[in-house]
Amino acid sequence: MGRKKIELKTIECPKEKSSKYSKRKKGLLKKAEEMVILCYSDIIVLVFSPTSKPNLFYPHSRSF
Amino acid sequence: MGRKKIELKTIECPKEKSSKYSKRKKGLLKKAEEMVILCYSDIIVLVFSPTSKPNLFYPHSRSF
DNA sequence: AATTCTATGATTAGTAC
DNA sequence: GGTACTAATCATAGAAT
Repeated sequence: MGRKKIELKTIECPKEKSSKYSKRKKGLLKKAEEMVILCYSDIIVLVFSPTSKPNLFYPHSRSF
Repeated sequence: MGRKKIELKTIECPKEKSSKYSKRKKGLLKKAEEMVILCYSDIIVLVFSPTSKPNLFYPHSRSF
């Protein structure tokens, strides 16, 4: 999706893996937020970092 | 992202909303799967349909 | 209500800072 | 660690089925 097509396999290089993780987490959460707004869907996304502490994204379009 | 740029607000037309929900759910889960593989990240995505029953996506790259 | 097609808008790989 | 650039790949809006 960028300069090159990448193979769908675990990135071994830690630096590269962190960088991709960070960018893709941002992208994933943006998509989730868009769905919440556009489709009035409730979504919960839990993303556990491969290297550090977990990140929680917990939006809701209506109260529980 | 398609033929036209769309405004980020709740889609009122039920037909249109279902169509977008279905497509975007698929896209969101694909992104999550890619992250699981590429970044060795554990991800849980819960998507609650605005109109029907909930959908669960629960992949994991290592055992809990 | 889910799927296909495809033009076009969105994401991101590689790089640099 | 994080952001910024941008070429190239990817996702999807609208329409049709």
